[in-house]
Amino acid sequence: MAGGRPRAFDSEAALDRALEVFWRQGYEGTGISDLTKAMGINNAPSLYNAFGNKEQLFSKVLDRYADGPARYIREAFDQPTARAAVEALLHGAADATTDPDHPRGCITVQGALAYSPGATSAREELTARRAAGEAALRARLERARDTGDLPAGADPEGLARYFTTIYQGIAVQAAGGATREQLHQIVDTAMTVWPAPAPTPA
Amino acid sequence: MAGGRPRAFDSEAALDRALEVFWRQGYEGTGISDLTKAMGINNAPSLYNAFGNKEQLFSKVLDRYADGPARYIREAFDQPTARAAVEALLHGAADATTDPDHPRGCITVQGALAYSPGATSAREELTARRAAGEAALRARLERARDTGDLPAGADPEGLARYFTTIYQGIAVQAAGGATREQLHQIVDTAMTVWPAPAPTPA
DNA sequence: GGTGTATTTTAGCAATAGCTATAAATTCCG
DNA sequence: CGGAATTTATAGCTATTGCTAAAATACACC
Repeated sequence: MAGGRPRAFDSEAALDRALEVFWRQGYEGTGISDLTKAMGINNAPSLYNAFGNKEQLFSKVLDRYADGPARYIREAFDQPTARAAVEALLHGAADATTDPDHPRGCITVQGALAYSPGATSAREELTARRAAGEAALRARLERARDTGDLPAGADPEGLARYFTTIYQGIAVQAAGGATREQLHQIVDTAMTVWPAPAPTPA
Repeated sequence: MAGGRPRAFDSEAALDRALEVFWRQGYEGTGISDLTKAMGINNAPSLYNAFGNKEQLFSKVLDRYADGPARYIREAFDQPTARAAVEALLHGAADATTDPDHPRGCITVQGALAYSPGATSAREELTARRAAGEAALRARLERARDTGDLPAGADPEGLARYFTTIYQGIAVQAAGGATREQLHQIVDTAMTVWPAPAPTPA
């Protein structure tokens, strides 16, 4: 078992570049040549050798997204209260979707909402990831209800769906040019639906 | 000035078919051959002769969308009160984005959120149309505030942005498979932010 | 029937899509 | 140095992309 010729590019940096391109142009709007150019890879075969085909690269890029620019999402769930978690999630989204260091919006939302039959797998993967995010939020809210952090009459599933809708709407707003301040204001408005604590029995 | 060979297809029906394809596959995911096939046109030149190029056809399709499946949007603004208008808009969106007779979601949201440089004009047109919708809602809410239908302290611009965000989030949810009932429930939750009327001075 | 006009048809353009076979290059191990 | 392993480079594959020139076709009007 031996060495072989070394990589001429940094895999992780290349994934970051690929993320930028997919983020900005979507799955179907991105060509292999766009990718190799951005990733600092001179030839298509090197890309296929390192990352598989376009679908597989897209999937790796989504993992990289979740661990990088979207890490705030998982971290938000660690907040001590459910309300703090949702606020961290949505205010984090307001910041992340308008971060000047990245394309606007959220790749999970805008990567492949509507696409040709040839991009079905990409769309399905994004749909699944959005659903997983909503399920994680629901689980967090269910836990909050079970511990009394949310009133017993609250509806974790409905709330999770509502706040996920806000999140996704924010991504669309960001893609359309909304400012960071405007998005934070939307979040403030959205949070006013938070269920009031049950009145303490006298 | 005379006749010439008659059209072999119905222009309006063809536009409806093109709308379906663009709606489901997005601008960039739709090929000319997809369009001619769906529109009942045998040859590409007939399409170009009747509708111009792909960009121009897309624009005509968006007009057709606004006058057809999305007509409820303009009609919602005619409701007597601002609250009824917003409810008509959002509950209408819940119905329209899950209508089994059409693709899921809203073509204005999912048609071209992220796209390659070659699709810039399509993306810009969709962004402009979304902004126009938000502006129309803001105008409706400003009118409501001026007539006392909304309390004087209300923020029409912020509310318009919030409800537009809900609308767009609903479109994403619908594209992801949410049911009609779930979307209506989201709307009910979203409406609870509606500003309370100013207390009548005693 | 002939003429003018608008549409359809046929055929094909240059460019790009995603992807790959083959061979040259560069490393580690012995 | 001589393999073995791995990546890079060259070249090119088939298919499709958006689009169009030129010719054939079908109508209205005279």
